[in-house]
Amino acid sequence: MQFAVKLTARQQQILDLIQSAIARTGAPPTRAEIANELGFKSANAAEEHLQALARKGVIELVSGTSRGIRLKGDALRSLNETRHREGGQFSLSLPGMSQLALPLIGRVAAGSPILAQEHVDQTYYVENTLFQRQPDYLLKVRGMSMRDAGIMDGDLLAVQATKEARNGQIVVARLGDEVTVKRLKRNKLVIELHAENPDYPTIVVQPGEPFEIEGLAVGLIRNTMLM
Amino acid sequence: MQFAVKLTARQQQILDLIQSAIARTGAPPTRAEIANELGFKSANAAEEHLQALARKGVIELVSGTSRGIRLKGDALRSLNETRHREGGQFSLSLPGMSQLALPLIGRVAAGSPILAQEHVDQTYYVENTLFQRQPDYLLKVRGMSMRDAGIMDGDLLAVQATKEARNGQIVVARLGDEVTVKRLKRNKLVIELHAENPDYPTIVVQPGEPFEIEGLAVGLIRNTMLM
DNA sequence: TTAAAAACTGGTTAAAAATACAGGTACTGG
DNA sequence: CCAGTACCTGTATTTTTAACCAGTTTTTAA
Repeated sequence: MQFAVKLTARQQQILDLIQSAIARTGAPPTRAEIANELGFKSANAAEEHLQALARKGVIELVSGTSRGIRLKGDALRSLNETRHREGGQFSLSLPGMSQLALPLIGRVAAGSPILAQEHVDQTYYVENTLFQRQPDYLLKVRGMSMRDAGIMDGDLLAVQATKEARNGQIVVARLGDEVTVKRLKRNKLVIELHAENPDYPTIVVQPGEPFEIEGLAVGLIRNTMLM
Repeated sequence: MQFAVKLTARQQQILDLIQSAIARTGAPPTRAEIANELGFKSANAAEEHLQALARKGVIELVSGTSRGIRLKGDALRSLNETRHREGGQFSLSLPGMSQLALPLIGRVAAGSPILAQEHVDQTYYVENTLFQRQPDYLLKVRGMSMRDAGIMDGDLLAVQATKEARNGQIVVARLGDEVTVKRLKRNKLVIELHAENPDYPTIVVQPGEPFEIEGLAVGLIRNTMLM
């Protein structure tokens, strides 16, 4: 029987981060990357955590090499389990794996969450580096309200499920029961959703009205070009 | 596997080395390490091999990151098989996907064939059922001449390399040295190439003029939507 | 047979990354 | 209460690394 090495909560967090970085990118993180992900202002904080983990025998530090972090024993084993487990249905994140499973969302029923199972028509596999930010699903666009932004009826909008969006970005928004794709403009408290087609009105959301950003448009796929 | 990407013996050797480095150390090698292991006196030799592998879509190079080499497609799969054989417990089974290797063509130099090696920036893998007809390459669109068809500057047009196109379809055409994307209209002997933007003129090809259909637009990918 | 591509040498430069040092705060076991 | 440890900022320095440029030789394919 081995020693159950006791890690502090923070150290466990660091270890998890290393494992997830390897699973995601195929290589261990740098000190700066760790610091960045956990919000440290100094890479030295990461360095000290790594040394603590090394002292406890969970990892090994290869001196003088970039990304020279090696998982040892249990930590390595649990990485492989993670790999196995995450190979499930939706986001398939394997070591350096460049494939992304994107469920195609057809019509969103009023009131129900976008990623509800019943909305999924099928799943496409694309490379995760295809888009600048990693999308979570494809949304089939209805109507021509974003025509002048080059988003046409039937296009598949690659959407990252996030509530964070900057001014001027194209978002998937929910207004009460309705889900819509528009360009976001924010002025202090007033939120405007602009169509990119003069035939469609701009929606002004007053404070207090039911409104939520469901996702950010990160890309687009058109598979209906033939006539 | 559908697409057997053809590697030179040396390139295969480099790829093997990358795989073995990952299996051994847990991280991809640096240029210097590759050069060292293979006896190159300059790291640049390794760099060039890596770029060749990236162009062929076997790996992906993450710019500005140390050890930023990611295996793609088959290369990754065979690494995992290795892991499986060596490590025991870890097995990887992906949903039976047929992947398509699509070279991304950036700028086409005047007079040279589209699929010339020097035009290939990188290779993306997508599912072959994503588009209705199977594309052969992605062409990066320049300019706004097809704006009203929803094809914007910077978009990646999925093109099937064929000379067969029906009236009204969007084609990649070559007029002498120039390669252009337009909508095809044929009237008896006169061929017209219509821009989808009133600011751009329609090109009328007289019989005898140098003209060729290089391919048919079967789909579109936009990966630059964020601001 | 000739031009292009592959496969290198050799060097440079800027950025990325490791790592050390000098602090500071908060908690924890004795 | 006090030392030790965990946890962090901030700065600095050196090494590692990516990435570019200018060449040369060999191989390959029109």
